[in-house]
Amino acid sequence: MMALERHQTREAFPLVLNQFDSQASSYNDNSFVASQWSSGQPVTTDLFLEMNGCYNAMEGMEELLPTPPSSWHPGNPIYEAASRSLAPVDEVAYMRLFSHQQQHPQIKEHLPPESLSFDPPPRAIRAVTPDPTAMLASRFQDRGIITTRFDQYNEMDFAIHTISFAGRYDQGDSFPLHIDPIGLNVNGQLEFFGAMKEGDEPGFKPLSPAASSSQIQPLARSPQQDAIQKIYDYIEAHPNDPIPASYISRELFEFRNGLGWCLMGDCAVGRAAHKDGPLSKTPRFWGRLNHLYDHIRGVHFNHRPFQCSLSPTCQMSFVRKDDLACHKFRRHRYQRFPCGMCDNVYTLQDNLKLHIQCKHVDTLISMHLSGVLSAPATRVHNPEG
DNA sequence: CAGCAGGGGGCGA
DNA sequence: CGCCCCCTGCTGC
Repeated sequence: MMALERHQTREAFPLVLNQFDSQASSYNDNSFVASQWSSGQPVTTDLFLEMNGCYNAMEGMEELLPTPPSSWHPGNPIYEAASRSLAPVDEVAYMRLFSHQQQHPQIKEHLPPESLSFDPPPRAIRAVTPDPTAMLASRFQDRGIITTRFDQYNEMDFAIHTISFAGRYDQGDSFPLHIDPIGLNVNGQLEFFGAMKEGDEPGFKPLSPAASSSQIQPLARSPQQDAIQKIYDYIEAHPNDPIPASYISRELFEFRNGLGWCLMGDCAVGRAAHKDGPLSKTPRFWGRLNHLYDHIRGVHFNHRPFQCSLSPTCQMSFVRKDDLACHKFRRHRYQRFPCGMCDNVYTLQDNLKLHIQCKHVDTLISMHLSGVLSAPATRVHNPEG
């Protein structure tokens, strides 16, 4: 194999795409290989996975194809997407990967299950705590007659990503009914993909910003990815502001007939499990949109813009304003005493009483005489007023 | 006890 | 609809 830079291969040699077969040794029905050919021999070969309309490039397959196939042609959208992916990228990183692939050629086989019990294949990825395969197993272990198995592909020491698939097998079947990519291991950090929403065909929607990293660049970004990226951009630009509801777009949740549910991450997995059959995880519903927004802000983005400033040693921050208020009261015994007759607010009740005696004594007397006097309002929480 | 998160009333644009 | 505020229950330490 010639060591060419990517832009050289792209310019010099034609791109050929062939769909990977669906035999037991293949990856899956939605995978295909993009190769660039010179004199009948491929010079670069990339594996692509089509996932719910997104094409993820899994770089560096060393396996050479016997003959240039012709099932994909220029003009085909997948061809175009793959062709764009072969545009020049980080040449240094690519050459490192290229040389690594030459020294350590790898191709993974699809291993059909030997039994219906969950039995993950041996894995050789870098140490991850907790083990992502075990975490995936715990999410899908109760599927009734459908057995879930996690097959690991494209494990590369150099790089960067390992994708976990949940294949579903019927009783006695050796081959999966279908395969959902549901997890992604990026640099040892496990990310999950939401599986599907109601009405979707089996597939997945990438949910993590990791999926849009430069190392795993989906060739066609999903609307959900765009929405998530937009929120991350907002958080970066406004770290001290809560995520506006207008940023939490319909790609991230559904709200129908007075009930809403989250389409992100674990929630979407639970939703999909609920739809598919026996519950492995109960989906959560929300009756009010603002609580759903709070959930997405806190659980899926962990954005905590409300920081406690009452003590230099207190580093607590909160997703919600009222949680910060509660914290201030409970931890710091901090509260505010607003005057019911003007806008002044005091941190000590004595100061409030003093203020009322000095500034509002006339009002107090008239209220007392008219019989409408009541105690000044005091607020327990709500220190922000 | 403290943090977290959902329920619900209310207000204003 | 978006937001604020308060209430409440759960959970982990």
